[in-house]
Amino acid sequence: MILSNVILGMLAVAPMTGYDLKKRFDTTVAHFWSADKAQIYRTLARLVADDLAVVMTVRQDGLPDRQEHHITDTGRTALAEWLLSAPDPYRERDPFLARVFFSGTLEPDDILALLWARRLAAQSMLDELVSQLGPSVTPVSKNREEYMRSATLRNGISHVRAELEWLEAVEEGLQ
Amino acid sequence: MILSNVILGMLAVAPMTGYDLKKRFDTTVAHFWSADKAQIYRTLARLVADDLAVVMTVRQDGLPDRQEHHITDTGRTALAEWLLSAPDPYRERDPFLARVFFSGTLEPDDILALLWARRLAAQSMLDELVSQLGPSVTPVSKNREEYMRSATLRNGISHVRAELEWLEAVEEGLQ
DNA sequence: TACGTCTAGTGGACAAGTCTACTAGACGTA
DNA sequence: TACGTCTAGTAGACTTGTCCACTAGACGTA
Repeated sequence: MILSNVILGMLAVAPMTGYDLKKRFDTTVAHFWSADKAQIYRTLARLVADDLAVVMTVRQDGLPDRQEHHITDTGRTALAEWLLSAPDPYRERDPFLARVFFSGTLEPDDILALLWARRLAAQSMLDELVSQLGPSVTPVSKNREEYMRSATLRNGISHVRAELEWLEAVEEGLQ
Repeated sequence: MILSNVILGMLAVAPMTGYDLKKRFDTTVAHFWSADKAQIYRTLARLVADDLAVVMTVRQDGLPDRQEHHITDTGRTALAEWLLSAPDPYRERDPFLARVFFSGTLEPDDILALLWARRLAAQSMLDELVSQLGPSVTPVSKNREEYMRSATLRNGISHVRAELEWLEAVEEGLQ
């Protein structure tokens, strides 16, 4: 499962609660993965059952206890194995393309509206990715970990730009 | 559900059996959607239960009976509603980016191997998409339906090209 | 003749992902 | 004072998607 590996990857950086993880999924890794709360907690339970993580309950005053999940040595091994394992198949599922595929029977105006809505979504996604990347001039390979993390953002940006260019070409062809 | 709408879209072109649909999912629409056999048959059953399709059993000699599924008027209405409904959120789940995000702790050679494997996959995907599109010089808007269908292929091609360019840039940055 | 493939479909288990509702104290604001 | 939000987590139903096994006749090939 990919989710459990992503969680292991986060725990490898710092011990976290399910709550902490959920926040990461909604922010720093949102551009390539998402996860429901219930799913996160279930997966954490399985990591513990498989000895890939251990829980430490931390008392806090004024706040609920934290169930801190720490990665184990077995966990780190599993993470490294995943990173080096055979690549996942190059497959995509794109609900938008599904609509486009069958949109040929619609009125031309409706097709344009479909494309226009997509353009808006893509543009706002682009803005968000760019702002997440920050103004940093492609941080040099001084810090390799940060370089790879920001590479995933640049990947998203490249794809959104490709989408916008494609939209323009399709619209033009429709005229 | 998107799958049921994709199936409706196919049935709108011609009546089909689950078997026929499975072949389409493995070929013409494979670049944006896929579906398991069991899933297709289950979904067909639900379309019939919801009066979006009806079954006609066609005897054949020498071959098993065909359970031909025909779209109903209600089905056509549902399909059109879906095509015009609010756009799906722009979200992506990318297992490869998940690896890249956590790959910063690997040895440089292992990172390059990860990127290289991706490049191979992307390149062969590109070849496949290009050959599927055929040599046709972007068919004019004489046939709008065909234009929209081929647009989805061109979308895939744009994205794969963006991926290849990104890979080059990341590799270069790693040197 | 035996095996493999194509046609067409059924059945069941299971994994992954989504959604909604609930507890409960601390804190902030209208 | 009442409501909303943040913190942290639990519980359960449900939908989607994947995998594997099985039936069964027709046809082709080694």
